[in-house]
Amino acid sequence: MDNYSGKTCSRDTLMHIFNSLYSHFGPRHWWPGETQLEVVVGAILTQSVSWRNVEKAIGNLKGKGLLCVRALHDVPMAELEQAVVPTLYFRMKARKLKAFMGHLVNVYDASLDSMFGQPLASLRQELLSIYGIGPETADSILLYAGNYPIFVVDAYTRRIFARLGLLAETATYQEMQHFFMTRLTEDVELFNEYHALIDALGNRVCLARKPKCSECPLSAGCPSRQPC
DNA sequence: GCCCAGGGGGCTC
DNA sequence: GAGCCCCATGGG
Repeated sequence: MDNYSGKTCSRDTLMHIFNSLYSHFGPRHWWPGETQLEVVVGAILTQSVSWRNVEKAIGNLKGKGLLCVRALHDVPMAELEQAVVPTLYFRMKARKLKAFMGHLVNVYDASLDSMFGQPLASLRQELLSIYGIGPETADSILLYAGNYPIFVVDAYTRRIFARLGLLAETATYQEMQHFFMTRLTEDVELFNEYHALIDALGNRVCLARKPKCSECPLSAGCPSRQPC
């Protein structure tokens, strides 16, 4: 059973929310990365940090010619740490990038195409076994770099849908993901855009110092009538 | 100057 | 398995 706050929620309700967000924000063209590897690197670096800082770090990596699997695998740790300083916990982030690249080199001969040739369920388990890859990072990699049909949820998803009375504040990652995936049609484009739109809304109303409910495209349907 | 943050690991109980 | 602390910077 879903961990939501008792209010029924149909596919139509979720699609109505999606359409409202899409009308307001337009297509988000996610993920903001030029290559599959850039998406993977971004997914790891964006943990607990805003995208602006990730862009600085990816710029540093590009500037040093490090944005390829072999280079990231071979570069000295200290140099990698220096490049990702803007992304918070830079020593941890460098370790995580090294762990992922080590796995890619050892298991897939550095080929992301080979990795993304694996079935979704087993690849997800495999990714979760790599140091530094938790559920959200694994699913971001699978959806946005691998084009697998898996719905990515995050803290914004919980905050926004709890505010709407559709999810419990205490919903776990798995419960939130189940909530969406059992209601929505399995569709990579829809999953891609939906998460990106939740992010856009989250950035607008969850991070604002003094959020105004009237600026939220969902305000008319917000039962709490309070800022998200 | 203070507070908090889009996540994950590791430890304790 | 839940709860807590750690990582360590930058922006509001």
